[in-house]
Amino acid sequence: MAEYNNKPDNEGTVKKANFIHTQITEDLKAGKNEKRVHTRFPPEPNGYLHIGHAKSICLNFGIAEKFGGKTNLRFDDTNPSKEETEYVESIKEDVRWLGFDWEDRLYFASDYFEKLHDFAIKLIKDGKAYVDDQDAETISNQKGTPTRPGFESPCRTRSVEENLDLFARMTNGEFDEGSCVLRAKIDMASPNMHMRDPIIYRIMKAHHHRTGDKWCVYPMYDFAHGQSDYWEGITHSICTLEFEVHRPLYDWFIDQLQETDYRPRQIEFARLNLNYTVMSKRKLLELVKDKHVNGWDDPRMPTISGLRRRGYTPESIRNFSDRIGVTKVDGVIDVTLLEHSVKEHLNRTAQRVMGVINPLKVVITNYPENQSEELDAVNNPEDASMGSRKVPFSKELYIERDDFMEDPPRKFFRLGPGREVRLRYAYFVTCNDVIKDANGNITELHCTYDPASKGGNSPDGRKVKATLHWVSAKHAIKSEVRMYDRLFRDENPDGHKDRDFKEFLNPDSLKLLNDCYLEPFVQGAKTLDHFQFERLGYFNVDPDSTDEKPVFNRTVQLRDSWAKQQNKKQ
RNA sequence: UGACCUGUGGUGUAACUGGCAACACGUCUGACUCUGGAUCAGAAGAGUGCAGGUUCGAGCCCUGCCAGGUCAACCA
Repeated sequence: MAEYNNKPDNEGTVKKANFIHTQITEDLKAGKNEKRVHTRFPPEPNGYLHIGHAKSICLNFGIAEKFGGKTNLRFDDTNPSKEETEYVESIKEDVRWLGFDWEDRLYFASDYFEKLHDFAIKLIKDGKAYVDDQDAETISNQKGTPTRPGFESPCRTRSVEENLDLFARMTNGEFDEGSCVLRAKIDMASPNMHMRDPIIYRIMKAHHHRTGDKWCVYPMYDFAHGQSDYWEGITHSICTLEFEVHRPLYDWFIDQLQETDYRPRQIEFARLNLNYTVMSKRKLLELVKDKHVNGWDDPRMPTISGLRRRGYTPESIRNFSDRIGVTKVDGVIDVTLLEHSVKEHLNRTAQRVMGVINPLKVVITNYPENQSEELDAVNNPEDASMGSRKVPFSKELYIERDDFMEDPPRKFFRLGPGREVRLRYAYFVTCNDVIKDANGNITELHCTYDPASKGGNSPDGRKVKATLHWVSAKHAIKSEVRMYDRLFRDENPDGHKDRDFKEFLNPDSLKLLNDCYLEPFVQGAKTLDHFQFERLGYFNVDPDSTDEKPVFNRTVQLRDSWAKQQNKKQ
């Protein structure tokens, strides 16, 4: 089991105790629930999981890990009109990929439809539930408003027998959708809207992804969730802040159920907000449906599948979750913190490779025509155990266009006419000629190399100010590279009144580069393999890759002090 | 005009039953370097929403304000 409590874990980070941990510790101290800790992650299968869910997953499974308890995966599938099997599968995959295991405890709220139905009948018999056949608008009006109490429905006094009969007929499908509902009889004058005789069953003649056409009535969230917790023996039911006002109702149902000392407890925390993106499933679905992105796993999406495809690692997402903490304050996390988390992980683990994304041809004029040689290159300077590899060198090379300036400013350390730089792991080269086409565009550079500097150092101790990455033209693997930027230009795209969040989509969030050259080492890399393209950033293999055309996604760029200086000037 | 919740450096979190506000990211210096990466060293930056009160002493306790959020789906 991992050690928490402010001790560094094996990834070198510190996992802090949060307020939920504190409360659980107190419950344990008080001897509640026979000192068991059992949590659950309860997604509704109506969309793909996103980074906000990852926070919840890490929290719930993390608690089980910390307290020696268990975590169930439970699908909250009480609304057949929105839920699909596709989502169930993607969610399972994402939770597993994040590194968590629900073992044999995979449940569905729909597992409890029978029990829930029985429980509803019990409430009717106890005089605590009734069928209301007024229309939705009438019921809604009777509910009052947050500042004004509601008043009682005329159906509230129906006899137990009549309620039983009506509910049975609802269940049998004798009534149309919307014609009546089952309500709990609580308190229409409660200051808490959720206690004003909440609807607990509605008629829906929809096909359910698991129970098929068996049911014509489906329980509402409030009537299913706490009960599911109870039947599964959950001790701590952790959910987001908006359910805070539901807690009295959660407790009310548990009161009706409770037979022993065992009792689940709902605790709320603030959901994750990230800037420059949207997090609601509805909006993410809209982006997918309207093709603003290429599916739920588009690398620009904040979905777990999107982040995975983008090149994020489970470790980095778990670390991110630990770093942001858990509180009841709802704030906004800077995406750069997420980015920092991957960079930190990938820096330690990613294979280094050279790749030129915006090629500029370089001819080494004093290098023999048909010669080539292999030079040693370190695979990861952070991890000697990753060893080294050979990189081919020859007369014609590509370097990055940005690494050359015809009229360089003083602070620009890279290549310019007459300047000498180092080609990483290779030689010192000096630029002698700049070749241009008829329009004045630079088409290639003529350089000479210093044979004595083989490997990257000159025996005379000469220093150069820059080291460039490069690729041998005839050995290079041509590939496509997809450069991603934030999906939205605005920090808080859905925070504008009267303006649709889609107005803030970043038109430059995806740039396809088709003329990229990578060193042969990447040949045969598998989907999702990570690399650092030296000096550029971290990249991974996209599933769209083929043998003929490898495709790489840029996960994040490396810190770029030069670019930063330039930005400051503007 | 209700109920519930929240309010600590730019951002996110911390501060055991009250004891001179800590950490991370970011920012800025400098060192080192065959990645202008990474790393290392250092600096700036809040006096804890506001006003009172209790106390030798309050971010932590009390009172009153202010600000923000949530709640009126037969969604979850």
